Amino acid sequence: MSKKYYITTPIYYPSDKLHIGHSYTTVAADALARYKRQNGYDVMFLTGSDEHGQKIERVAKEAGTTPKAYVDNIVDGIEKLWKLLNISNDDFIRTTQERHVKTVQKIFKQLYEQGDIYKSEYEGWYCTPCESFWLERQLKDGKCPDCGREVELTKEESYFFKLSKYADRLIQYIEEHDEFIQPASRKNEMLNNFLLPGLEDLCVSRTSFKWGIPVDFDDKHVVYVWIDALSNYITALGYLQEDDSKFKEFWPADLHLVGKEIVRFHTIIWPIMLMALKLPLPKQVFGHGWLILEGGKMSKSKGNVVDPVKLVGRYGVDAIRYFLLREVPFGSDGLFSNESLLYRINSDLANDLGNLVSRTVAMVEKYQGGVVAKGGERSEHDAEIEAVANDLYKKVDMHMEELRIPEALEEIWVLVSKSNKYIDLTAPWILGKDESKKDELSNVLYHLVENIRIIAVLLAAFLPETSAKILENIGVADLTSIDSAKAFGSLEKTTVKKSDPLFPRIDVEKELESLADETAKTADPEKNEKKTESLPQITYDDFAKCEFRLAKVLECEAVPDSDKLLKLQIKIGDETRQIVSGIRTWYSPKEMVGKTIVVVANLKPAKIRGVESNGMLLAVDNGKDLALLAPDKDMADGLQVK
RNA sequence: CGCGGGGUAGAGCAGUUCGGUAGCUCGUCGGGCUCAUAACCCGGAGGUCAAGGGUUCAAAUCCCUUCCCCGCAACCA
Repeated sequence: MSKKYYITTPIYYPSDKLHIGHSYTTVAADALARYKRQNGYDVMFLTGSDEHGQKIERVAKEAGTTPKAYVDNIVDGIEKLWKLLNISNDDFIRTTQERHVKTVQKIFKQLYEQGDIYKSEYEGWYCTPCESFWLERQLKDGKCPDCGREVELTKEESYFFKLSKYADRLIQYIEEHDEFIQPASRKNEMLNNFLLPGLEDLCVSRTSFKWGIPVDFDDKHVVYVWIDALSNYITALGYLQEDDSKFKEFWPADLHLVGKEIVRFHTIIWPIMLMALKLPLPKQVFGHGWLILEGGKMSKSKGNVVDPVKLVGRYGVDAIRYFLLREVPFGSDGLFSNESLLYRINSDLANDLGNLVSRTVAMVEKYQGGVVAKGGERSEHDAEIEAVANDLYKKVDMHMEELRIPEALEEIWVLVSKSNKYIDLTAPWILGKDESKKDELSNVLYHLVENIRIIAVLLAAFLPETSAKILENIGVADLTSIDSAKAFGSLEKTTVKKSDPLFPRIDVEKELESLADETAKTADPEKNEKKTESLPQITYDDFAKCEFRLAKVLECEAVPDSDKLLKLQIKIGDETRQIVSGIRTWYSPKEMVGKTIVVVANLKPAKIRGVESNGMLLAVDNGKDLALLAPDKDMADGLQVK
């Protein structure tokens, strides 16, 4: 009986095209899945799409189509993207598929019948234009957090899930199973923030929109999207379906790989659902970090979303896979910038790995007619490099067991690096000139080719395409078992064959320029269209009602409990006053001090986040960045702008 | 005092559990080599370890205080 391994990614929400962050999660899961397969596991690797919910209903409407047609289109793009990225998923579940819908209905009904779901009233604040319910604490200044408009207190009949009933059991489980929530810091976060303060029962049905799975015994209601979405991990296996052999084989999951922002759902709601269903809990939920873009988190509103399709088109799948796998450290965030991507490709892939293969193959062809075989006269440098090669698998495996993918790659690169150094130490080009050193040369080249083979075999999980190409280059496309890579010396004899460079070097400067051009091209038209919507004409009198004045920033600090707000003390001539402005994303309190800015001085005072603001500063933003307005020569504060 | 993470060379990070010569990658400067994709190899420069105080023979590491940045707060991978 072979060992089994069930790994999942989150199912993605197809309200828009996927970006590089989704690719990161999926590529990481793919590397783990491939690695387990390579090591003899019977692997089930699941990904999919989470297609219900109000937001989809809304964007589909805006796009003038039905929700199903809308998601079909996006999901098609997702599946293409996974193909492009060489994702080896065994199944792709869509929450609109019958197998899922039917099973979720059964799950919901079962929980209802056993009393874990009950009907009650959901009291909340309703925002009519958004058609959304909000809880008291979700409101921003008593208004809708989405649109900022007034909300009204409403009651809605709803179903609730008794999270509270299982909370103690869950806390105990988490405390007894250290490995359940990884990395450990997230475990503390969950316990301290959510579990220990006490769980409220969860509202698990909605009547305010239709695009969801209907509660089959009460079809006014649709099932709450997280109940719907989380179930995918078992509905895809055939749970409560005719053929549940996969469920029997693979459940419980070995690993749910998720982004850190949804750890909560996977370590609180999901385990409690499973407890209620009397099913075993997944062995581990791993909350990985994010790819942080230069200038902050990636988001559509900032317009800094990175399109993986474009990147793959430009640099190839494995370059992108490598970057993603290598750049985000275990459990914390990684940085993405075009520059760091290009440097990584050049230094690790082109210079170190690609060039190692290239120079080795070239030498074998040049000095030995392309043939290399075991034996020959040992060199004084052999022992050291053989030791590195012999230990490599063990080290890689140790890191992979702990899901430390970047470290596993780093370990492989130690052998790449040592091999490059070995060439320098043994100087084959000198041996090549001396007929009497033939055996020595043959030994050196054998060591190189065998190292490269081990590297390629171990890279198969991470860079499948490159791994295959390298093995082809060194003529050992058949000697690829993981066992053969566990120790130096499996290779007996082979004939190499040079190919084009694996990773051509990139001219970073040129490339950055051309990337910048392209972003400008794609970003601009959209932005301009929106911004040029004009307001109705006004008279000079209208304009004269506004009092714009220059002001100097004396002091500045962040407003507590807010993300974006700064509190500024400004001087307008003789007067000092306080204003609040939402520019913290772009300007730190420190750098604001001393600046001259333009403010609307006669704006009616307002309280923002409870802090009084007597005026408004002028700034311009393009969706990505924001710039303050200021006079282009030195001018005294207090002067009127007209 | 909401919770959590963080501040170490120009950049990105490790080291903090358990105190003992401050390290890695990239960049930069110099040298070597010519098999190789201007690649590879060696060496150098570059640090008040956020700030202040304390404990100690000894603190990046332990304790206290302060400052700053980032994330989360129940539909963002």
